[in-house]
Amino acid sequence: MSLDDPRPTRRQRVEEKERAILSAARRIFEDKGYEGARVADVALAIGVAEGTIYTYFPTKDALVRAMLEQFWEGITAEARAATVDLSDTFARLKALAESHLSLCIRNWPFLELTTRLVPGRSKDAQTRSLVRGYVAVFDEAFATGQDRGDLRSDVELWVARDQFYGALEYSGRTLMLRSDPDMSPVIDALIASFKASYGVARQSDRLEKRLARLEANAAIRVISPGRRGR
Amino acid sequence: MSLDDPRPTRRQRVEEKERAILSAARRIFEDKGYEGARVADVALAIGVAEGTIYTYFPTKDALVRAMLEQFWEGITAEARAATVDLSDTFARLKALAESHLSLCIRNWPFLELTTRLVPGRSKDAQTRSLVRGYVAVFDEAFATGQDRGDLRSDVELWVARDQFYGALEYSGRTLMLRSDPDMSPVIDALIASFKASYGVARQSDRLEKRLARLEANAAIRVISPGRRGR
DNA sequence: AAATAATATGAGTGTAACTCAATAGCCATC
DNA sequence: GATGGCTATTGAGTTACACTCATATTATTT
Repeated sequence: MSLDDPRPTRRQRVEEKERAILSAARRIFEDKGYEGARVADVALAIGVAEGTIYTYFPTKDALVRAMLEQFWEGITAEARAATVDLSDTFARLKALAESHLSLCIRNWPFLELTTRLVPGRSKDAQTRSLVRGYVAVFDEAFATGQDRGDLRSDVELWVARDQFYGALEYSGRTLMLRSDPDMSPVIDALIASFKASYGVARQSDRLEKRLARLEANAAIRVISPGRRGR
Repeated sequence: MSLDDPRPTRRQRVEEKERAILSAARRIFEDKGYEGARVADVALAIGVAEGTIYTYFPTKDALVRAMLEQFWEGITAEARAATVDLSDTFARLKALAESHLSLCIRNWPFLELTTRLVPGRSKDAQTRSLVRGYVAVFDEAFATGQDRGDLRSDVELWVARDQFYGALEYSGRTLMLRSDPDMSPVIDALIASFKASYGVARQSDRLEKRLARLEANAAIRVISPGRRGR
């Protein structure tokens, strides 16, 4: 068989059908949710028998998992693109927060499917792996910020990460229920928090030192301070 | 029928059975999760027929909802108890954070059931009502802090609330996967964030005042400031 | 005790995930 | 181009559960 044979190979045909299944599943699960979507719907949508789906994915769960893997990969690329050409640490974090919050609002059904796929403590690790690549974008931005000296080094990465994504996801859920989903108060509050508690070289620290020096100096000159204030 | 009739009234018997069902459901759903728990299990556990359950609760969902209502009521009382005898705003928020994080770790299955009960955008409002009383404890603490002047008044309550519970829930999930669930880094980071970005009478303000006093002082005594250091 | 009302029962129904024996399509070899 | 083996597809059948309902049981009133 020549390399530029126009006929698809068996492997290619299989992959083509797998893509078709996943693409149909994506539409249907987004629309109807896990319970509402039936495997038979997916089969019908691409004109194959229900059994065919099961030759590609052993269970409904596996189908959803594969679909979500694709989803998170795409989203990861989006998050990377949002941060890649920004050099300032807090600008990157802000861009990432905006990207994530808008993702939450636009793609809520997929986030819900992701958590629904985790029925218990045991499977948690599996689902984490779904989003591992995605949260790595934050991890990189944060770690880079620490290396540059923009962020405190004594902060545990996972604490900051959970604060970041936890706040955004909750806020996303709230915003979705509103008629005017204005993201800015959320973003501003989060970035301000991060600046204030994780940023280094804080103004207040520098002021504190200068002040302590001055006060020590003043103590020499002032004989009897008495009651200063009231 | 006399008031102290030892025989339970019909109403009492019904309520007693309802409690029995809910209590069995609680054990079983905590243990096996929504999918894993069967309505027949609950019936078996208290020795009634499956149909009996359905005379008390129209659907499996309604049963879980009733169970979760009880759960959140109890938890709300716990959260209130944790904060009631604390007067300092940040001490209250800290106690609440500790209470909530330990709740997440101890009762994860119930939190999961709570979110699982929300299959789509439409039902979100319903689930919010489940936890409305619970989050009101935070709202009260925060609003009181604002009234007292401990917290900035220009902060939107819901933004702070989502930041608070979002961070804690995400961290709870992370901590649960660890062998050493040490809550303190999470709590400390969160409270530090809140102090830094929502607290008023911020350190920089106080520093500003001390500086102004010193400068006023220095201006009187120092004839020729010239080069002070070196 | 009989009549009436409230509860409880469990066999039966519907639905949707999943199975598997039978079938159809593809490709290499003769 | 016929044959045989291999892979992919099919859809009727199985299973598991949530839920229903006609009937039975128990409690209350007359």
